[in-house]
Amino acid sequence: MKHTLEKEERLKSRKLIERLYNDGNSVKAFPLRMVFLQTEHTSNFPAQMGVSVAKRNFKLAVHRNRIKRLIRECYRLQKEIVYDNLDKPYIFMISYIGKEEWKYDELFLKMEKLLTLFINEVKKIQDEV
RNA sequence: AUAGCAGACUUAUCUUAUCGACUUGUUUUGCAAGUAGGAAAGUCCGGACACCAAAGAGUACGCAUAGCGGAUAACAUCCGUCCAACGUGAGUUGAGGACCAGUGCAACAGAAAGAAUGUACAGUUAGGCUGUAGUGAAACCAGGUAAACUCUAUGCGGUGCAAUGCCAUGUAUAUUAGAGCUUAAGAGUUACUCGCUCGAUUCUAAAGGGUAGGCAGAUAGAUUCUAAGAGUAAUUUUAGAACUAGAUAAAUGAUAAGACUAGACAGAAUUCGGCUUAUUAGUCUGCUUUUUCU
Repeated sequence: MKHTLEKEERLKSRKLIERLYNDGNSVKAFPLRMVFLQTEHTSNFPAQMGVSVAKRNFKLAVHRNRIKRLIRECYRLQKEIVYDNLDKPYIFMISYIGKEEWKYDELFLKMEKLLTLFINEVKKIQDEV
């Protein structure tokens, strides 16, 4: 699998984002938090993702940009965890809830944990249904 | 040489490898090219541009600016110059229009700083008036103060690209236009005057509203550099040359290794000229003080 992250794979629609925050469930692996929702979206990929960093925790735009780039990079290199295990289309948003910047290696491991948690959660919900 | 003053300029880590993002071009899932700032920041001034008769006209109020002259699209910016204060000096700073329009205010001293008339002495006919002394920067037809009200001169409508225009999708009446009927007093804006706008119901016609879906606006411009001319200068005229970040839940990156003087402040969002603030490493020019030598 190619580790790309194109426009189609990113969450763009304001309407979908609004629905996501209203109806979505969430999983946590500090300093990351994911809100997800099973729904149709605008592309053929298994999932669309977005990234957010609160202005409250990082006042400077430079720091927010840096963290968003790190998160995107971690997701890009591990997205097969998600893509290989989903039957239905999902959208999700990954937020950074820490107050300080983490190193890349540590963040990479946390991302792996977060994505695994997400997959387990999805399977659990499907089993219940 | 030392201490200092003023001004100008450069830089804003680099190289290689792997994996990616956005735009454009090829053309096909590849390839090529380009891809943050000097402050992109604060949003403090001034414009361009767009829309809004609830936008206009006059008065009042309010706000801003304030020696003089000039530059500019414009400015609270910039240049020149006078004056004042500070500094040995180079220079720095300036809330530097007007108290013969009115009102107010004034430490200490002093009887009193203006609805006052004291004390002592002298002059004069008593009352009273006049003069002198004493305090103070200033003692009555006087002066100071406008970072006091005020006056003068000049300028000022509002909202900001989520402006605005077009297309698509699409549901139901909250929209618009015209006509008929009833009412003509009232309401709205900016304090007032003028102006302007506004009702309920019926019928007819049209396509609005919402969804922030797409395209345009939106990246070449009061641009930068060089030369010559004008000007003390800011700046300007002419000629030549150069320059494409353009995203929109928002690209311009991540990791590894190496190098050096060991990398600061910090991320475009319609756009331009300034100001202010943050900050890395350095270079150059002019000048001043003190000391030494010729």
